[in-house]
Amino acid sequence: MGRSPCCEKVGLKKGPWTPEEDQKLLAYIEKHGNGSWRALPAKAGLQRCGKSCRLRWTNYLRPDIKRGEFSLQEEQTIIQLHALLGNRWSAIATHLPKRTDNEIKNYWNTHLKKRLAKMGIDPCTHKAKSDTLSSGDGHLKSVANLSHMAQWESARLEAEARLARESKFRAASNSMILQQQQQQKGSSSSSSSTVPPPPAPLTTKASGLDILRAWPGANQGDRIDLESPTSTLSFAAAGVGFVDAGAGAASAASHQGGVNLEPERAEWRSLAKDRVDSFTGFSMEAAFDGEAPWLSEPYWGQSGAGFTGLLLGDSAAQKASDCRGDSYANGPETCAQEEAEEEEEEEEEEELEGEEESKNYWNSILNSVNSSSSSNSPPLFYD
DNA sequence: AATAGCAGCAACCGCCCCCGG
DNA sequence: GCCGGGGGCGGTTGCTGCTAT
Repeated sequence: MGRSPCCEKVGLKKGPWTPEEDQKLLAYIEKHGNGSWRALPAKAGLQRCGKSCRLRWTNYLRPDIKRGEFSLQEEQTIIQLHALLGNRWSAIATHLPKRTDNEIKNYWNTHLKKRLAKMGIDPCTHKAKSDTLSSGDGHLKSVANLSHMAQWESARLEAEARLARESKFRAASNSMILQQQQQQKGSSSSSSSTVPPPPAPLTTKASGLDILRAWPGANQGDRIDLESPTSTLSFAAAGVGFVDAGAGAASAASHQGGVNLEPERAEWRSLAKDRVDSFTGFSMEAAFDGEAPWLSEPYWGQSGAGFTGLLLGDSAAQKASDCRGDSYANGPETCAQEEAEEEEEEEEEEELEGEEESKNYWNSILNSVNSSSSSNSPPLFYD
């Protein structure tokens, strides 16, 4: 026998919710809060299954839900997190404030998945479809390493998502306390400022998710060990990463005023050479010794490059890939002719480009997760 | 104008995990 | 340690509105 249904199905209404039902549910939750979903419908006077009520609330009625078009940033985040996490929509949703897992899932299935497929990228593996046909070589080995990293990162993200939820809870508690303090102040003073009180003074310890930037045991000054059971990661509080491609390069340029990072990279490199992650088996040495060249200089500063960049409609890049240079201005026919002439050459290049794009893609994923975790998501670690 | 096909999205279903007894 | 209930999650369905023929 299977599980008993979550509620008596007989006599319960199904299908779209009416405004009246929404009103009832909202009114009840406003008054009593949510939770105890099984008992809620009866108490709220609804002929609905508790599960249905919960779904309606979490996916539609909740006041902190952002509806409507997804921004480019959100799209990018979804694609990149999906590459790391797969169809774990709730985990992805924790990195997209105000979006529900259901909405993200729908958006993926109806828009992003198709767009990826159109571009010849397997939406499951996030690899160019031709990649799956390639035989074992150095590149494949590198991809395998990255997949390993992705798995590890995935596990860690999950843990961090949990922390994020806890942090949210704490933040809520803190702001409630602040509000109370504010009210007390307000009652004792005549101040009628409309400016809301600042958020609770939570200190962000570290916000990066850079698996590459962080390596245990590296004596880098202000390092913070996360002491996570699933992670021995530590972060450079100063924010200088050794392979923080894109974001790191950008921040290095903008925040450090072009400071030469080479000594630190060298230090990292020498440290990494000695290390093989006992947990994942991922070899840093392999990553550095020419097997993962995208970790080296030419690939730095290419955040958003690769498939994701193309996917998100970088029109300049699109034009360039559709038809290069002057021929674009000369009209589609000339363009097509020249394209045909270049076809052979392009085919040869394609393989190499595919490899580079793949590398850039994964680099971009890791970077985006880093940046999104610091900009779009709630802070992950508090004091 | 009618209708078939398609896309988007809200909602349902069933499995799984967590937690308390 | 086991069991059952509650809730969460991901996959799927089906309704609705839009577009093409």
